[in-house]
Amino acid sequence: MKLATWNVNSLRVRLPHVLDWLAKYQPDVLCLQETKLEDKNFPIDEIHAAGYLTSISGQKTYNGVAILSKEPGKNAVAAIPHFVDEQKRVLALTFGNLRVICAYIPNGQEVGSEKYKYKLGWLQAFTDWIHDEMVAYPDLALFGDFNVAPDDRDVYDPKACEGQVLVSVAEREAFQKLISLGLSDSFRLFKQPEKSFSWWDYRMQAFRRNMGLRIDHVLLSASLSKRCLSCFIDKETRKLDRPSDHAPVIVELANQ
DNA sequence: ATGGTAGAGGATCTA
Repeated sequence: MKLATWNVNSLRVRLPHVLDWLAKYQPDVLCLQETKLEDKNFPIDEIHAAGYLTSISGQKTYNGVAILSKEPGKNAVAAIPHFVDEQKRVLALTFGNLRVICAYIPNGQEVGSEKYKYKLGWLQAFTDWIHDEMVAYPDLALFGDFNVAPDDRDVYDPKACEGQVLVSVAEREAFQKLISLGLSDSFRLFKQPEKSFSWWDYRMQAFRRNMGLRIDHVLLSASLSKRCLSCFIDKETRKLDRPSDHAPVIVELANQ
């Protein structure tokens, strides 16, 4: 079973890339972030034609998440319970015993800003929710743009980025609290190339210079970690015309 | 000193 996550930074712009990518990789599940579309504008027909069902939680201009899947999911949840948030950032869906969660964690903009405080509060509420989800669903896979580079290995220049947003101690601690629920960073279950990143700024020719961060992750519960066969970042997508600034991350799970 | 690019929407805001 193949599952993936991709921050597409506007599905309207990126739909051709997404359709090509689905045709090439044929994942069972693809989690999308930053669709930036109201649900009524979601390109359901085009995605159906590609052989995928859609589950969506969108809004205009910012945010928006979706799960594309070959099989129908159930038990959809599109908000963190007991947490007031106008921003559409989460979507959970169950396939058989597998609980899939698609998340777009806040960026935080700048350390100490209001958006940064929102990010840390959001992560606390999110972690509490994931705890409960893991109790209900032992086979849980969490996909998304976490907007946190967990380790200095995940940063193109750790010294230059030290203390900055996406890298700061508080953000990394929040990420580790999430991991401490019993999740594994699937990418680090395997030997990986040095300087592997999932996001490169559009500015300063960052991709050409590999000035990136690894902020898109697939986190797996213990039962799924045992079944995980591979995890890789498809940075080829970043070389396309009008690319997303993020690359997809793909995991393969052995069948039970 | 605070660039630079992309997307949305139609001036800035977000990333």
